[in-house]
Amino acid sequence: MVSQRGEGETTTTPAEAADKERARAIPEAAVARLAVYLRVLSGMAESGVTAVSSEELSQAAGVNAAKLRKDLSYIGSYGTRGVGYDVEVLVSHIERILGLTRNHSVAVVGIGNLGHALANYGGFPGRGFPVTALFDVDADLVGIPVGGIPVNHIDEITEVCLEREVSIGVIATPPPAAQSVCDRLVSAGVQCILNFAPVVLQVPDNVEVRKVDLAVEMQILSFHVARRADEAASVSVGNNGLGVDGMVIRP
Amino acid sequence: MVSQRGEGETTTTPAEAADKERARAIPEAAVARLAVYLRVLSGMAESGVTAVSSEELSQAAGVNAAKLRKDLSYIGSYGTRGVGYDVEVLVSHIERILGLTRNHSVAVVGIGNLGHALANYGGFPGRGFPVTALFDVDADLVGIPVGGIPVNHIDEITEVCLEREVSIGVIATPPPAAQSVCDRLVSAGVQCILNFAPVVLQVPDNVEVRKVDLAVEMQILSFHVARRADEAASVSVGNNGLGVDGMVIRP
DNA sequence: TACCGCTTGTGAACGCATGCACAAAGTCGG
DNA sequence: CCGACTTTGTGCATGCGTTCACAAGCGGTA
Ligand SMILES: NC(=O)c1ccc[n+]([C@@H]2O[C@H](COP(=O)([O-])OP(=O)(O)OC[C@H]3O[C@@H](n4cnc5c(N)ncnc54)[C@H](O)[C@@H]3O)[C@@H](O)[C@H]2O)c1
Ligand SMILES: NC(=O)c1ccc[n+]([C@@H]2O[C@H](COP(=O)([O-])OP(=O)(O)OC[C@H]3O[C@@H](n4cnc5c(N)ncnc54)[C@H](O)[C@@H]3O)[C@@H](O)[C@H]2O)c1
Repeated sequence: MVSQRGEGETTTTPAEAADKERARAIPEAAVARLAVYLRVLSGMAESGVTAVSSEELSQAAGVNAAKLRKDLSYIGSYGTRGVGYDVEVLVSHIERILGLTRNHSVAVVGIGNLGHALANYGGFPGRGFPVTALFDVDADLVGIPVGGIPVNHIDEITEVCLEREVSIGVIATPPPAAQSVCDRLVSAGVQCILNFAPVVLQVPDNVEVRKVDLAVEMQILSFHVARRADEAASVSVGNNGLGVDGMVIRP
Repeated sequence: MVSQRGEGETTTTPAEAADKERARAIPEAAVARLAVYLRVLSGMAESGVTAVSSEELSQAAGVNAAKLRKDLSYIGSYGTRGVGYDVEVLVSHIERILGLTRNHSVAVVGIGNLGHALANYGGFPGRGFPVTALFDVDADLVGIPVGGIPVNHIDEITEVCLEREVSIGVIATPPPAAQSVCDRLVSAGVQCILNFAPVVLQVPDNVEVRKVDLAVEMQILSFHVARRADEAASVSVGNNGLGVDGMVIRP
């Protein structure tokens, strides 16, 4: 497959257009890894590293080298055969694909245990995600600054979100309040939601939700210990451990 | 592929053995969803609901009904055709598969913003994950109870973890300390790690790591807004959206 | 008992993601 | 300028996960 450039059918520059077209086709799983590569690459850049091979980068990112190259190929061919990748170049292209060329203003709703931690966290602004608004229903919290930002009352959510052009809403309220908060964020024009409440949110098609469910994470870990314990038990009983589909190996 | 029953090669009861064998074959993605079904079912049980159909449950869990049934089929056939599932029965079987029949003691390392939130969170003990140990390197924190548990110094990690039979270690330290903390947890016999630090951890094969990376989550959201914006732009410019590999059209 | 309508459980097809293996494309030393 | 060596980019095969569609099975009803 030859990448055809210079067809000049669009009004944007050819390079940009190519990137935008590609973005459509990137697998979700690859996007998540690109974000990891970006972090690793940023670290390398700060340490003065200017070039990196797929082998090195894949090691640092904890993935297979072939997968890394495939992932990078989704965003274009920016490596030099026989040499590797230029760190700066890769950083800027990944940032462009991930939409990090502009800042994404974040609002946190529910300034309890978790909300406080998020508001105080310095890692978001540094990565292009400034926290610009905090909301809570508790009158005692309203007005008090957390991490430098004063807490607004939840009823002001629409005006404040519009005014500060919030693009990502973080839900850190108790579960019963989550859906209602979500609805209010959506009607305030927020199209991206990060949800910490253990609740399945209903949203319109044009809104993207990602959930972080710590209890689920722990249960997955629990499953793996249980499985391991079972395997150990089976082996000690004399099970030979051949797969369920029992293919015989070795011709 | 026929599931073979009654071979009677193990010493455990047939039902248990069947479950254990199945656990091996459950796709990772399905395990995560089973945890969600469990939460929804627990909620239903508390509300007095005793029976549920795959359609209802799938709606509540935010998934496709066919997928839900497939997921449940991985753990066995506990439904009644023409009727649905008994809530209690499903709950107990999912709990068994996920290894929730016993408690999993949790240790949190790094009692800063996030560590405090985790230690104070009431949702874990209630779901079979009691937090039994807290660690930090900061001498000012050591001895102070957080969420009812006194903070231990990180140097005591091995003894305390062994003594309290910690099975899950949560890393909430700054990134530079994460790998060293991880190593210490591993040498203390902890086989499951939940990592909040934006770092790729190196661990032996017998240790399971899951990471929660909020910056990555936000970047994925950012990608989606960017993609949507691009699509809108393409349409408004009149681009017909043919892919990069697109055949050239021309009458 | 025989039939009917409903819901489960699952075989089979499909589509996406992963990993392999190698040609293409570059660098570097002579 | 050439040939040896290195590393990328990707076609292809394989495996996993999702979705569809329907036979099997159960409860209710006449
Ligand atoms: N703290 C953790 O470590 C942790 C871990 C996993 C999940 N979670 C989840 O995160 C969420 C928050 O946890 P938390 O420990 O911070 O709880 P919390 O009770 O400490 O804080 C909740 C905050 O939300 C506010 N609130 C309640 N209703 C609201 C509404 N309608 N609008 C705006 N604000 C509202 C409350 O006033 C309170 O300040 C919960 O859903 C919890 O299940 C928390
Ligand atoms: N706070 C958040 O909302 C948030 C969000 C995303 C990611 N994170 C990540 O979670 C981690 C913790 O964040 P935080 O905001 O709680 O940081 P923090 O600085 O508030 O707390 C870190 C704690 O770890 C302790 N610590 C440092 N070195 C240690 C060591 N070797 N052993 C034991 N304890 C040690 C410190 O004393 C401090 O109490 C960081 O890696 C951060 O990137 C936090």
